[in-house]
Amino acid sequence: MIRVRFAPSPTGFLHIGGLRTCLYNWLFARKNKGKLILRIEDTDRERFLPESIFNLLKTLEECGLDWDEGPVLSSKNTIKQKGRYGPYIQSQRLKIYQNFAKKLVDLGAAYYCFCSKQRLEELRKTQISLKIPPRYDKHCRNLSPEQVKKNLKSNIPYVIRLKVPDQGKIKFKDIIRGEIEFELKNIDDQILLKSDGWPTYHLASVVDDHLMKISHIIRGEEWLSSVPKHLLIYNALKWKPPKMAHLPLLLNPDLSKLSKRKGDVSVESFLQKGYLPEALLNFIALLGWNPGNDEEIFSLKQLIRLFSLKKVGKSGAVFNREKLLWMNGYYIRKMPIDKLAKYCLKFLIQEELITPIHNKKTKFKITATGEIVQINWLKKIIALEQERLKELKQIVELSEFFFKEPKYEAELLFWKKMTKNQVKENLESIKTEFSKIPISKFKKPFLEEIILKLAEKRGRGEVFWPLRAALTGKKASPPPLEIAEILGREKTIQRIDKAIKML
RNA sequence: GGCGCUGUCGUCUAACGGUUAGGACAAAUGCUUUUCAAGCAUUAAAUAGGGGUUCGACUCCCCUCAGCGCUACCA
Repeated sequence: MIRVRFAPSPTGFLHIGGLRTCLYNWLFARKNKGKLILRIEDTDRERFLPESIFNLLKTLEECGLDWDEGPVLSSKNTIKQKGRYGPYIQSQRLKIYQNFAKKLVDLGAAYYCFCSKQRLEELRKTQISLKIPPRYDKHCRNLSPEQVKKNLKSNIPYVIRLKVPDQGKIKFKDIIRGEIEFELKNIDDQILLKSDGWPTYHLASVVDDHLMKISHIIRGEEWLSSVPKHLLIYNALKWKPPKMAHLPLLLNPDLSKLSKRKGDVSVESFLQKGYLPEALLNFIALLGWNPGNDEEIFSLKQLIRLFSLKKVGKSGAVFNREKLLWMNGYYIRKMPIDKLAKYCLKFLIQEELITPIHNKKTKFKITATGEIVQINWLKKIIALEQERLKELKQIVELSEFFFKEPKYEAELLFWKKMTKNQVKENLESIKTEFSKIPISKFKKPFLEEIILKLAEKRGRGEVFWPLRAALTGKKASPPPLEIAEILGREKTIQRIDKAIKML
């Protein structure tokens, strides 16, 4: 049975790198009909942020990544847990880690250490100044049992450290990187249990991975160098270690490990700006993995079918925001209008361009004017902007002029080297012609007929540009006739009129 | 400093030891066009360096260099 886990620590928002790790675990589990376990690693009390657990669960759900065991959000916004190997929150498992730490001492694989933090710090400093590797000097390693007992009795704070053999090598096979070998003499006597009684990552994750019957550990490459320590623990306890796959790191443009210090990397904020979960997931799936051909647009279903750890690369991948932006735009362009509208309406409401009406799902109020409009009218606007959207949130700035009178300088109405009179005349003739059209025929084909006729004499740009500018107040926008049709005769003429008066 | 990992266009990447080293994003140019977007076409752009092995190396081996990760009572 394949069992994998995603084990974030709740210290803030879910990180884009965390999402990728989760995605690869999820894909591997789904592909192989295995289970994905979600485990919360909250053993660092100083960095712990309770809120972030809710956030994490919500964000993963929004992305469509589900898990088979672990904490879940219940309807009342409380956290429940599902699965037979729980609890899945490490702070609820303290006793377990403490017992195994003691067991490791009994087994002779670990030992009590009573060194003070100050001593450790001074030791480090001198080691660094002498240019020798900063490591624990094993001061407490050979304390007599009597001495240990005495110290414990007099309540001297202690930690439990791993007793790493002085000699020998430790070898293991990583699924992605192949054989890797470490000299034991280069490995520190890692602290397993801190003086506050809480375990470090190394102890807690080994214990949990075993108890939760994890078959494959798929995690970031930053863990590669602690594998020997973990293996030592597995061996001491006579446990079979899971298979391991260390994923290439996600990088900032300067090639350092992807971090929030160099730009926003929280999944939540991408979602808020209007990145589609499917685009985000598609994009990060390709950071370090590819199916071996030129295709790069994949649904989650296709990813499950194609995914393989063997196709995961070894080198770090820069998180390229431009390409993500492109891909998001691509997904937006391909999206059915109803689905797109649902997303965009949310932003229009949020930015108070429109206001929902109680008990009505298909009617909205334009906030600025109080006008009641149908959802179908809004859909026309959204459809018009669809191919221009890269982030969904941009619907607000792109479509604002439909909901409010545009503000702009008269200068904007001039196409190339037109004179004031030309602009004025052109707008006036458009106005007169448009006024003759009955409301029922105020549609693009009819408008086009008129405009094209005018353009024959006056020039295309000379007619289209001032009209477009008058309707939108923008340098760049969709074409004016589509806009006029949506705006309707009254508003169109009113805006043209206003432009004429500015001249 | 020590240990480990990695090295193909600016970025993400493809290439049974045999290809004019391919694709995508970004860039540039053109077409289309009132503007923007989209679309289409085109261009520029890479095997870190040096040694081997081989008829033949991006691919295998060695050295060098570079980048990154770890080196916490963080994860």
